[in-house]
Amino acid sequence: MKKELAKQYDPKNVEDRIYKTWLDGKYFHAKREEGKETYTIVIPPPNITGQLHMGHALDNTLQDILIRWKRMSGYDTLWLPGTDHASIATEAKIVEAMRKEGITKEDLGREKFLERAWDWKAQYGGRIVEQLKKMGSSCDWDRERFTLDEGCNKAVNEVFCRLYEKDLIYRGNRMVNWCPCCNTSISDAEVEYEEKDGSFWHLLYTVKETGEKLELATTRPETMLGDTAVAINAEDERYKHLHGCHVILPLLNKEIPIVCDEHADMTKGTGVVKITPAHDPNDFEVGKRNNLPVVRTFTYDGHLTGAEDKRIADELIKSGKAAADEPEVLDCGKYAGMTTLEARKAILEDLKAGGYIKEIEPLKHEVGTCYRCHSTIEPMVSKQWFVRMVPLAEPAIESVEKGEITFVPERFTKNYLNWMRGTRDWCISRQLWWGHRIPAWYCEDCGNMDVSREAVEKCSKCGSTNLKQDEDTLDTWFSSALWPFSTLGWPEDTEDLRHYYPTNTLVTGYDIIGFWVSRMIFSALEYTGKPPFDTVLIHGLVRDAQGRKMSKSLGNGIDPLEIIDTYGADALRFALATGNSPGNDMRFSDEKIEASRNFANKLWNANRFILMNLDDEEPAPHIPENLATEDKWILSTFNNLVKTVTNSLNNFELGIAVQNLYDFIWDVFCDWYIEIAKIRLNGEDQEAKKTAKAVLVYVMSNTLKLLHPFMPFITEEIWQALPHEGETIMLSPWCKYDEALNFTVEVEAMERIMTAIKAIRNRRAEMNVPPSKKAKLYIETKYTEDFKNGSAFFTRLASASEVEVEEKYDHEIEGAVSVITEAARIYIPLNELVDFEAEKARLNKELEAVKKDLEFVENKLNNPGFMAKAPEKVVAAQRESQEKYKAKIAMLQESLSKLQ
RNA sequence: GGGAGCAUAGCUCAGCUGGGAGAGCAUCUGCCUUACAAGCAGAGGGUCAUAGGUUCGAGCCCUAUUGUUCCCACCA
Repeated sequence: MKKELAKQYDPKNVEDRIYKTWLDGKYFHAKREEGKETYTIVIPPPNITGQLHMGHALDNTLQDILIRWKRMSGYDTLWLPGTDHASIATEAKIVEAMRKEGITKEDLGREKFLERAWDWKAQYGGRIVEQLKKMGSSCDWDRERFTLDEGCNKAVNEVFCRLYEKDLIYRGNRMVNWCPCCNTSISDAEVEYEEKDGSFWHLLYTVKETGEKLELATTRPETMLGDTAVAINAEDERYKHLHGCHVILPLLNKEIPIVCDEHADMTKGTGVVKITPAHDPNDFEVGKRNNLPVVRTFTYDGHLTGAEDKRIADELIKSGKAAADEPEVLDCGKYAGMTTLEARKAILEDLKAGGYIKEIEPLKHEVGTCYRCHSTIEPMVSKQWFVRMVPLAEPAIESVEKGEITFVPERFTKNYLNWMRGTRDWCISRQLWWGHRIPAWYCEDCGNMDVSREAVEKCSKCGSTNLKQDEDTLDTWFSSALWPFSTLGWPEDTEDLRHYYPTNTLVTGYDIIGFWVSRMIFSALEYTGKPPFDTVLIHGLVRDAQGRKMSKSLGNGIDPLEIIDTYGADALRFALATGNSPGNDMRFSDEKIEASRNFANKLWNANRFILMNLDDEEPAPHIPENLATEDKWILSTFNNLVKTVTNSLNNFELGIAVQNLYDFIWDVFCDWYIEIAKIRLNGEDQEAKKTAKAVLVYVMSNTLKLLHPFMPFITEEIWQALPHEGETIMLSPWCKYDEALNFTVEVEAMERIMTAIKAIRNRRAEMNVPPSKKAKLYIETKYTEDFKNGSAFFTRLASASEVEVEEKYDHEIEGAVSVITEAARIYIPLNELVDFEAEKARLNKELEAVKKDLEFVENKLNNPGFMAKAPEKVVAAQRESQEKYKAKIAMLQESLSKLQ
């Protein structure tokens, strides 16, 4: 048992070794134990493209704290890990890598591309998992899943087909957000708005019938080739004479109608709006209302359409295979092939040359950008798959309103409800290859579409075998939405699903409530009939020391792995848990991680001290007989700690729990109890020595348990070194609050002594008395027994050479200063160091302060309102303070009178 | 345009359902007291953004204002 331990804790010697013993012991594995209550967390699956960043570190620290605590509390716990295939992000990375080799997706073809993608996953997908292990995450790795694995694919197909059969999924030409860089549609949720500088171009279109010039403004002149109308408001007096007229579209010299539509707002600009149904979401609606043709002028990769694009589209329409709502395509002639930006320049030049521009007005406006690549989004009509949201959102709203799912903190409920209520149909198809392919097959002969869980061999309508599966894949979030149950085996009725579903706590950041949380909720309700979890614990962002978002472009990201390397995973976890309150952002700084590292070190050294004093054959932790006052005090204090920590965890106040542990371990256990215990440890009384050792071990060992969820490695290492029962702290039972350990009398006695010690120290420091100068203490108190018992404490902790305790001194103590607390007057004869004038002044000052305190409580006690309405407990506390102040005042006055 | 958060010590932040404001870091003073100098003991430092209100009592609840951050929204 007696080992030589380093003075400083070195996590590198500990963490990997301990993690391995946990894995070998299969402690993380959920065993479906009958009769035990379950507690389940599914991990927010990190992207396989990702490297562990501070967001993951925080998210997983919180989850691991919860799961370890519940596991120790006797639950059958499952923390289910896995990764996300992240279709856009991963595909972009692979395409990028291929570009360096000079090949494109098309060169390879779909099959070969997917082979590459899976290779890529095999190579990099495990990276983040290894990093999670470095954090100490106690996930059940035997149950690790991947959003694109076979089981998830089965769940995805099942869901897709069910929704299709219920007409909750449909395919159609709708306005979608097109990212010309990623070359795919994205959902509304994936569009981020950024403020950019732009201009209002005021254009002049000529009215055919009257020859007058109509002024209208636009921020996107490059769309004008696709204009199929201009709109005015029917009520607008300025333009009543133009109803039924036409304008000549500049550059194309094409005649387009003037239509009346509510979209045209009389109060804005000139009240005239150009209508481009193919490239603006509002205009698309206007077009539908007014039966306007939809003319597409952009290709899907962000260029202006040309003759070839038009030919393909025309052929499709002619062949009858295109749907009725298929848009026309324009041959943009000289602009064909230009990017939208180039086209804007060219078109503006030509408009200017033709005198069609009245003025240019600078403007700041919000422009939609792609959340992945931040290219400007082109709104575009395109044929896509959509989920009808309104019928699905309804139960999801209701479930949260009924309280089946709680958000912590509560304010995010509103956030969720707003998102859910405002959501429009979800565009789920992506023009990507890496992902779940849409389970729809088209007959090349008759154009019929079959949607099916299994591959379709034969057209259900004409029997043809000439079928082609939909080229598109599904939005990554479509499979993430099923994560809480697809990972447990759904749609199969598996043991795991029955046992661990619904899950309990979902831990995630507020930034993906819309993307993910809300979609899991409506999905779970629709397919499993149950909410996916009961609580959503929301955390904030981890920012840098200056409060900035960590980002690649700023280069201010802090790498958690580097932190683990220099400070240890426990310190990282502790730093992330400390001061963290649900839903709020936090800053991460060197100071914080150093403080955490220092705390780990403190704990390490406390243990080093205990081990130093233990014999080889030490019994397991227990509460011994013959407890001393200080033992009862520390046991009581510890007992209260159990209560506060457990309560805090129950309320998801992890930051408070960790603060309480820090204070107890450092300020209470180390700075007071260990110091006091040294008296008996260094003494001759063997029985007392044994008792002290036992209490040290008991309190330390149990405190380690409370700390274990936060700092799993160091607590395991120390716990193992101490006498213990069981093979791992991970599975040792969580401490319970025990009424029998409340020793109020001893706690009060200790507090009186500690207050006195602090007062003496304070006094000596004020007078610049070095600790090496010892002095005899004369203590005058009515608690003579307590102070006599505690006299060794004063020798050890208050530089006393010896201690004398009397109820009352009737003789004067020569050359002494007096230190007065509510319970005692302590004379310290410091002789030559004492300045009696200063002493008088100090006592007077103190007297005034206490008198003020007394006045304060007496004001309350004399206030009829307070006496009538304040709770009894509060009144009693005030009375108690009153007595204490009175006693202190009496003693101060007495000391002063002696100095006269 | 709608919604939400934040404003507390020099800095970074806690403060649970309202009962005289706390921590870490920084600063100052004194200590190598044999677990720990990544430490020990002590000190200074706050009109809890501003103005009203509710209450016996407000950092906490209500209203308004200011500053700041974020989310949502199709303003041509």
